[in-house]
Amino acid sequence: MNDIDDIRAALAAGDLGWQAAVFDIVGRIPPGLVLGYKDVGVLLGHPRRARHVGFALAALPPGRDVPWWRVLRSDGSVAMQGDPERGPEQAARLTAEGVTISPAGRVSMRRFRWEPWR
DNA sequence: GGCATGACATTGC
DNA sequence: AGCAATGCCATGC
Repeated sequence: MNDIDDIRAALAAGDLGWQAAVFDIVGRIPPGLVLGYKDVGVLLGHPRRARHVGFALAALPPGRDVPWWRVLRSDGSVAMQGDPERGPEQAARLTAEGVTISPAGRVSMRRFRWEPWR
């Protein structure tokens, strides 16, 4: 049993809302590592709800202490690349933590993906 | 209930 | 590598 199992259990029991559960998981990603939207869903016991993970993060209030920039697409690309605000910000925050981003704007999941399940 | 929407994923070209 | 077509599933109208 670990923190993640507790969160998943709380979510399943209804003690924790979907959004709160997502924030909780994301908040546990170590600096310098990343996770895919799908991965967050898997950790919560809902492998088909990658889109809803994005939904939850989109509703994240600015100023909240949640490292949303450590969540990328499954192939390592930055989701908000088209956004003039958050796109560059996400890339900057990641590189500041030591995560290298290819010229194509993608992160090597092979090297930086957080794997708490192993 | 039907239909559109969305910080996604996978597959096929 | 890039793009389009599909599949997913909670939400809101």
